[in-house]
Amino acid sequence: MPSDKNIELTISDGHASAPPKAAKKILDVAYDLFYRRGIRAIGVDEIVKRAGVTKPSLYRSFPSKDELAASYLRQYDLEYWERFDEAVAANPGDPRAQIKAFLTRIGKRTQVADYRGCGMTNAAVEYPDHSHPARVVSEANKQELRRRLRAMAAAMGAHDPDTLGDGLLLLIEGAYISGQLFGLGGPAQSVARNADLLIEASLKK
Amino acid sequence: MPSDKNIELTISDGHASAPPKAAKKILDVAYDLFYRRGIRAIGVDEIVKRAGVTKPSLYRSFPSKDELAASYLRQYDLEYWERFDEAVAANPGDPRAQIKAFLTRIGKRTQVADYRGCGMTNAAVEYPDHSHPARVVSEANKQELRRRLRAMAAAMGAHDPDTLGDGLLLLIEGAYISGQLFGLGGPAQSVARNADLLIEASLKK
DNA sequence: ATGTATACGTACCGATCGGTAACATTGTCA
DNA sequence: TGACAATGTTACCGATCGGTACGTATACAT
Repeated sequence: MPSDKNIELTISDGHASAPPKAAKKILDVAYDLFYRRGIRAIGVDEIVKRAGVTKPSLYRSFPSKDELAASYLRQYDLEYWERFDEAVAANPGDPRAQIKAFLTRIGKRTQVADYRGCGMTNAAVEYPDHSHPARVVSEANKQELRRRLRAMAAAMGAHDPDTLGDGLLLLIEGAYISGQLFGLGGPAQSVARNADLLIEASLKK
Repeated sequence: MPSDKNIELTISDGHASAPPKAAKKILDVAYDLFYRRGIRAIGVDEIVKRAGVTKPSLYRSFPSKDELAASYLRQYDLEYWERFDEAVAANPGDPRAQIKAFLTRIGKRTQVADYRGCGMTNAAVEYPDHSHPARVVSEANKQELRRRLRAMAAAMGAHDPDTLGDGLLLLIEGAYISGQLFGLGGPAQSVARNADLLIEASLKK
């Protein structure tokens, strides 16, 4: 079983000088480059160069570039739900406020120069093939997002929770994309306002 | 001046047998491959092979692959506004119905297997660099879309036309993306319904 | 028939792509 | 000290990338 080729990000144990694993440096650099400039646009040579390691090191920790891309997205997934759960935890028992907090945060993130949208969404655009390792991770992330949004719409007491949940997802994806298409002052800055209008119109009267 | 390297799609003049220009065949094939599988994913070799021409023929009609990609998007732009104007012309003087018709059409198009979203949006994701020839075309298309949607929101008598116009753009972009992320039965099928809810909630009372 | 211009094909370029073989060096722990 | 695992080094692979030098074929006008 080749399970020792998986990546475990062991946290520094504080004990003496634990040599920072090559795998972590590689994944960190790949994360940054893949997200900012796209997966197809980045070659493995640039990754190892910027990480200060060599190519064999990369292929000892990751079976292929495609799997490295999938690992990047798995890391992205973790941080994504961290941010999501922060917005949820900040507004306990109030799904409408939770959504508003999450979307306000997205709206703000889109209003910076060179905003690059959602790494999951971008990866799916880069790899139309549903069997690509990176796309598998991306699709699972989006399915989970849809599930949560529909559940929250139901908890809000929406007249048609699935439609509202899907509507919120459309607004979110639209914000990711238009955030990187238009620069500052683009449509994405209004995502929270529009979502709230849509929610208001979707609640049981 | 190298203006003779531009592309003019001369329509068959009906006069005798006008040899179907190589440039047209190349652009047709490139259009299909770039849209379905992505620009970065397709090499010029595959384009010329499928078009039944040779590489020098491509580079006689197009100065570079990047410019061929831009030409593909210019063609896409033409057809995009044709579809848009059809929805407008079908509902004269009724911007709300025009939007609804356009979004219903988008919603339907998303509900086919292997739907690939909007070629403009996808190109912008593939090329984050704002100076890339393909991205320039893409951004201009989106700016025009935003302009039209805001104008239509104003014509509907929206309380805040810019916000509603931008909200509609977010829903549209969300439909393009989620249409290719989720297969059949995805959130994009509800884009027209959600747009109508948003419009209803945004009109002056 | 011959000149001229345009369209096309063969063959090739250097660079980069993702990926690997074989071996040397290092640090850790027993 | 010895053993082991991780990383480094150098050099390489075949394939594909975007792009081009250069010769050839065809059409038309004179």
